[in-house]
Amino acid sequence: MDKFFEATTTRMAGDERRQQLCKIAMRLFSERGFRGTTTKEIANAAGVSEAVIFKHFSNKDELYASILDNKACSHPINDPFSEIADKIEQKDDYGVFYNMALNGLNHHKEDEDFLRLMLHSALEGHELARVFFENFITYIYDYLGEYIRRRQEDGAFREVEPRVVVRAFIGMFVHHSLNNILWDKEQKLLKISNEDAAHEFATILLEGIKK
Amino acid sequence: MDKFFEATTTRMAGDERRQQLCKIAMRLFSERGFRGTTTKEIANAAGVSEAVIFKHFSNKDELYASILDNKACSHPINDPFSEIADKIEQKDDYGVFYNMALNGLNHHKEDEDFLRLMLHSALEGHELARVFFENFITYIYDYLGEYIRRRQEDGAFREVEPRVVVRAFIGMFVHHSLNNILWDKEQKLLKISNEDAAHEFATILLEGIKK
DNA sequence: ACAAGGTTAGTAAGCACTCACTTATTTACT
DNA sequence: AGTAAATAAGTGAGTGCTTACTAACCTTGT
Repeated sequence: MDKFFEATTTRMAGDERRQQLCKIAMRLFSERGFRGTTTKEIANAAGVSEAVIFKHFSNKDELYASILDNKACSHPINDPFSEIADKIEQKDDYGVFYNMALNGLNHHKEDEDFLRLMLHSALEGHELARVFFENFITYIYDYLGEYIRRRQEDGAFREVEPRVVVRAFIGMFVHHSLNNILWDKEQKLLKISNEDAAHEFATILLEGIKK
Repeated sequence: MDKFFEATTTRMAGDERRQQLCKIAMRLFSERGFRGTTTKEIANAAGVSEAVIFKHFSNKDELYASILDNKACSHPINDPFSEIADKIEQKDDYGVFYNMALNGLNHHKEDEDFLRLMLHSALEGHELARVFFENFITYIYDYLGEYIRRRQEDGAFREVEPRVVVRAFIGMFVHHSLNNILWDKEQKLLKISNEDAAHEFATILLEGIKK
């Protein structure tokens, strides 16, 4: 399939090639890590010579860093709450937690490479993971934590530190995704649809914190 | 601190050196991954020349593999249920789940390197993670899943697929550990003792599945 | 004395990266 | 429209450095 490009179009527009290299690099980095992936492998997968990489990126680090930029354009890292704004407004607790889990699970499934890359990045202590964490995770804790606090005020939930609840809930579905991606790809331990998983996780959590 | 060995004891017994190299290799592999760690770095950290490594291990892969063997001897990967056998017998649900979470969290904290190594290994698709998964994780799902099923029969828990409950619960505390180790080392998002975390997680889960 | 523990000085292969060069596509001019 | 100059895309053959790993030799405790 990579040969397709090679055979039919020997030449590609600059931006197109740049994006292709980013995408391929993300996949390979996510599989073998930054240091475990060679520039030659990336070039081969793209069906070009190694030198092309260095025409587009001044070095391997820059290629790594530009994955996030490329990512931010092609699949914007969405605000996960914009999709459930109405549920939040209506204080539909089940709707909020169910959809949050389902969106997360679906997103992880579609974007397995990105999730793996973030893990590699976090383990290697690369900036990529730090940026993602500060822009995204912090926001989720603030926002969902605040929702839980308000519902406690309403008397709907019992008194627990909201952030512990957020941690517990995110833990359920993130860990479920990690299991499916890392350790149990064939889902021998537990085979369940994202919808069913989201339902069970949301139910356990809500029963667990209701007054 | 590594210089200590170098300065005071120029020579070490074979087994001692072997174990030292395993320990250092585990730490470095856990920080930078297998391919990201050089044999020279390991040798330097141990205060010996690189050649010593190859006196003890025929190659880098064998050093990697022998970490698990070494691990199994020094800190046996305990049966996590032997410590809570009495709680299980007495059907002390809170005791079972609280202690399970607490043991897990404490273990992760003590053995951060090992956890990181398992993640690296899983991401790189190395056998190390597969062996660990099949020996340990499968057992936990079987055992804890069976406990939940029995308590459902007793009428103590509502009817949910037991393995989903195991997934949700393990998710809470494993994800909490991963947060503390990978993304939020300074615990800016959530600072909580292992005891308090175990208590909250166990409570949320039990309230979430009780009849 | 001598074996176990350690070293020094390599080797071949692999790495990120460069350079001089060729080939394809636009652009500009008649 | 036809063509030549300018520019953009891609290549092959390197560079110097690092890597895992080896072989021949030294050193120390008993």
